[in-house]
Amino acid sequence: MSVLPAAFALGKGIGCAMQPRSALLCRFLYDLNICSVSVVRMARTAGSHSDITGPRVLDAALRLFAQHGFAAVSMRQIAREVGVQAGALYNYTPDKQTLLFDLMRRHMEDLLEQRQDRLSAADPLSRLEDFARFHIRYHLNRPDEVFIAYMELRNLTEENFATIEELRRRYEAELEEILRDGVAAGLFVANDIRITTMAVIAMLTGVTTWYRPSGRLSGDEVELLYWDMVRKSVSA
Amino acid sequence: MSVLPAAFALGKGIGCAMQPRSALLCRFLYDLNICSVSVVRMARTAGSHSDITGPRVLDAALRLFAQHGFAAVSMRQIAREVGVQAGALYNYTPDKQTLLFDLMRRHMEDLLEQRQDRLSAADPLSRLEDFARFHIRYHLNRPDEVFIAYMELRNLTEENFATIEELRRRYEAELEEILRDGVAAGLFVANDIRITTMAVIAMLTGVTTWYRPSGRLSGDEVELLYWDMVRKSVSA
DNA sequence: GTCTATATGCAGATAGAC
DNA sequence: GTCTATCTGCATATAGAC
Repeated sequence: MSVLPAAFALGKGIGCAMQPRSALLCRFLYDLNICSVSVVRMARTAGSHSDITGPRVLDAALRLFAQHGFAAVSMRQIAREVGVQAGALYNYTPDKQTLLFDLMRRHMEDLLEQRQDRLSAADPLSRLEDFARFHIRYHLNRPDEVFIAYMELRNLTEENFATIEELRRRYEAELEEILRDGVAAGLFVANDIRITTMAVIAMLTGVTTWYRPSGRLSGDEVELLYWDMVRKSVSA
Repeated sequence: MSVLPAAFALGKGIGCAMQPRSALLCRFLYDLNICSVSVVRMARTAGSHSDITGPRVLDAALRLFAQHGFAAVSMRQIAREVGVQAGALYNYTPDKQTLLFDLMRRHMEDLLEQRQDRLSAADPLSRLEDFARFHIRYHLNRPDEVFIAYMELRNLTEENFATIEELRRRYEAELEEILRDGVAAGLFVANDIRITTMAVIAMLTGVTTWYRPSGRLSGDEVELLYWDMVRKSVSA
């Protein structure tokens, strides 16, 4: 994993102050795990579009991977979507694998960061409600990222997979702790906390398989319906 | 969809009495939607292995698709696994797409057939328990089929996708009806039966993401844990 | 930073000998 | 039915001009 703070890796921070003079250097930074493709910001030079092309590469990859699957999408397709030739993509990523990995890592780190901001010491029931509603809302708002994060795990290299899995484990750990506290307090009944954790996450994440913004129900209604079922499923 | 009865399409029936003399004829039958690759049984001729190679092709494709994904697996890989050259595969399937479609259709039709055998007029609670336990058990026993059925939908052609979706819809319809009956009888509370249906299915199917036969819990224990959560999630 | 051109390899599918 | 050989095309990634 990158040693950079999450805000940096997520492209929300100060940006990369370095000014790599070539794609080779960009790749070199990758190899050192120092710099993420999504945050490399080079000095503008005549005819340069890196500050707009960079994000567009990730956006295009996100959309295409979600729609057709990582293995079914070619670098040429991504390039066409961005409006450049295939070779130009390699100014922004050392290879296709890293493109996928960056998308997934960005997603997971954003997820964790947002939860971090909402951690509270309230009673387990309130914390469970917050977690459930957050999970639904977040997943409804980012269908492509979520889809990729669940479907493309097997296309990661072993090392990248381990990184993503660790991030996912951390996210699930919060729910597991809420349930544990709730059971200890006599508020919840869960015969096997680990399995209950997985079951609740699966139930909530399943919303992505059917929800469409244009559908019968609003996001708020869906959020409430799911929270109600989660609440009952762990009720005493 | 094939007009053949399910037992035939599933390779459980009498087999195909026809004796195609060439791969071309095999493909022709496909085009007419008359014969499924999984059930073509040709007369044994000197040096022929079709009666063993056929199933082996599907088995190999099943395993490889589940492990690496449809798009990432080549016909050459499948052939190597079976122990033949790539060209020989086309005696058993007209193309790679049909291989995927047959695997998914076989899975869904088997699922539906097994449910058909268990339909009962018992009270909704008993029917819900039977459905939930069946779903867990079936999915634990066929991890590869289930994985493919959920992950490879987007790699189906439009027409094949419609067929599989219709089969899935039929399966979900049984659960929806159970819930509807239970709510009408005052046994269950579900604020939106359609969403509850999707949520329960997602919760149950999620078992495939973590369960391993060598793990801490037996299949029976898992079955009971999940049934307990489903029961509570729709409780009054 | 982006282009064109290219190196290198594998993909799905077919033809025809045996 | 299976083989070998092959057609045709696209894949990832790189080199070097501008």
